[in-house]
Amino acid sequence: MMTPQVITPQQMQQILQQQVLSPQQLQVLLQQQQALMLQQQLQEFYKKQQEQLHLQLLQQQQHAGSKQSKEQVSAQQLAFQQQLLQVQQVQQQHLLNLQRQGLLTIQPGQTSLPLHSLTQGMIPAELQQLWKEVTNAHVKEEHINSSNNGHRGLDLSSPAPPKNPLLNQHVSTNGQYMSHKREGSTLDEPSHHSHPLYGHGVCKWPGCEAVFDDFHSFLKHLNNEHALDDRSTAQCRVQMQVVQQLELQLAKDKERLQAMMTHLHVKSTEPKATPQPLNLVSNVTLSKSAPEASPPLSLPQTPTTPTAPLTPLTQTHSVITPNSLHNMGPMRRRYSEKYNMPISPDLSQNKEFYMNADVRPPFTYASLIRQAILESPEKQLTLNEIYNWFTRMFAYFRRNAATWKNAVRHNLSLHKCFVRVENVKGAVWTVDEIEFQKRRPQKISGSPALVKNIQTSLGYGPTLSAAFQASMAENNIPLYTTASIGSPTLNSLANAIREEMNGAMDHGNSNGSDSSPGRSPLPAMHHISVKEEPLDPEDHEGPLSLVTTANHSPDFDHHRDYDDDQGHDDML
DNA sequence: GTTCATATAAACAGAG
DNA sequence: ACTCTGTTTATATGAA
Repeated sequence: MMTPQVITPQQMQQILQQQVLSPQQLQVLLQQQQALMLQQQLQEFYKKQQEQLHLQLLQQQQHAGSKQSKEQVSAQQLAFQQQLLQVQQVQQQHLLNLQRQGLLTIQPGQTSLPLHSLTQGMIPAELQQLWKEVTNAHVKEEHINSSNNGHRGLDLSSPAPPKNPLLNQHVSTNGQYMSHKREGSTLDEPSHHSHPLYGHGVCKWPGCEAVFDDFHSFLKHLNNEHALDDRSTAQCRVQMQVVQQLELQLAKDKERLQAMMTHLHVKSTEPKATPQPLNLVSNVTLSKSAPEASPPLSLPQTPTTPTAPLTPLTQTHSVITPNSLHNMGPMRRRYSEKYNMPISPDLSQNKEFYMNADVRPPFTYASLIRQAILESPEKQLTLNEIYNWFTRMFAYFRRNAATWKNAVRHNLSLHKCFVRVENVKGAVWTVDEIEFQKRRPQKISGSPALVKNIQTSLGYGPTLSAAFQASMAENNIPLYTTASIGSPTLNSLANAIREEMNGAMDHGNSNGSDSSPGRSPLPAMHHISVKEEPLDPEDHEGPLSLVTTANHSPDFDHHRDYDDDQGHDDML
């Protein structure tokens, strides 16, 4: 099969200027070129992506048999497919828009093309050849009624079947190739009643849209209305620009995708400097260690993206680069109580992440304190032990000690759910589960609006998003990767979707974790929280793990804890 | 606009 | 005198 060739803009110019082709030919050529380029680019693009994906897949599979990595791969695949789709959509839209625009804005007189210079040029052999190649490519083309060159053979070849469904879709939506076959045609030549500029009984000339009952009327119309004149030529030029624009756009998107892939690849192969938060309830990766997983606790649930609490769409920062924005004060952050969900699954799954990443956990102080206490063997901790738990479990709390410690004390005193008990060796704090449960009437469910917004902003349609969600759900893909994946858009989308999913399952799994063992088994109703805030003000993700990593041993010494914490209580 | 829950800051007091 | 612990008040913010 012949490979379609795309002629360069220069060639096109030449053709135009030399007037080597009839107007009809030009028109057809243009359309074909446009479609060809798109298709070629897409094919190429798709192929490349596929190859790279495959490569990545292989590499990752080698590295990790872990479920996590597989999920990552799936997520990446999805992301890339999204990207592909997006590119295609952009192309389509762009094309349409520009066509319209070009038609409307470009007046014959405005064109800079030296029309007058178009003399009846001779037909250079190469051009003829070129023309032949181009037309042969795929387009099933009708004999162009042009009398000039009896190129009847143009349409001989049948369109090369697009290998990629996506491409197919694209092409068909463009309406360039798939012109509906009119019933009337008895000839086996597909070319007979199809024309790149004719589809659905409508003239596809940019901005025309004239309707015809039969193909011949259309041809007549084409010859009359879209003959070679200033206007048509200008439109041709516009079309060329359209194509160029699309190329540009494609190049940009390619670049972006490339960057994404590069980024991901690097991360994926890296050891795991910064564990990413997982939060699908299903996979309990970190639960290995005994203690923390033990008591099914409930903390305010998080949206799932522990790392980067969802941010209001408008300012989605990937968790990683937040600081710059608000560097001022201490952490004036506050996660609203929406995180009223069992955090323990989340926490246990993302334990490592929180231990190493300087990210504020999306839980309230009260929830964290409760978690700390319930994790202890005796369900009671001294203030200092609570402090230690904070510093041990969260890199975030290795800074600004005065601030958060004050908050902890404040919370202990303020909430009735925390009960101080005098002990032989001093006072310890315990949790009154009943009280704790009492104080959480708030509930929030996923925010469809959020998702919607995101989709809109991304230009994804509902369908796509639905599909995306479906696949995510199906694959149980953790997209939160905020920390590692670069694309904010994807992240936000993913986050939103995840949130939504959480919302859906919300009550379903809500407790599981909460009925805390020791105390009062209350039916805990947790709620889903929705978004979170960016990071902290002063966080520089720089120093991820100061001390902690050292004691990552699965079994924590619950009492022993860290005394050294003071060490890191840094400045302030 | 009000209420509620939370975060943060800070003053204060008692104990060691 | 100092630090830790604990309580309380005030203010800000966000969500319901």
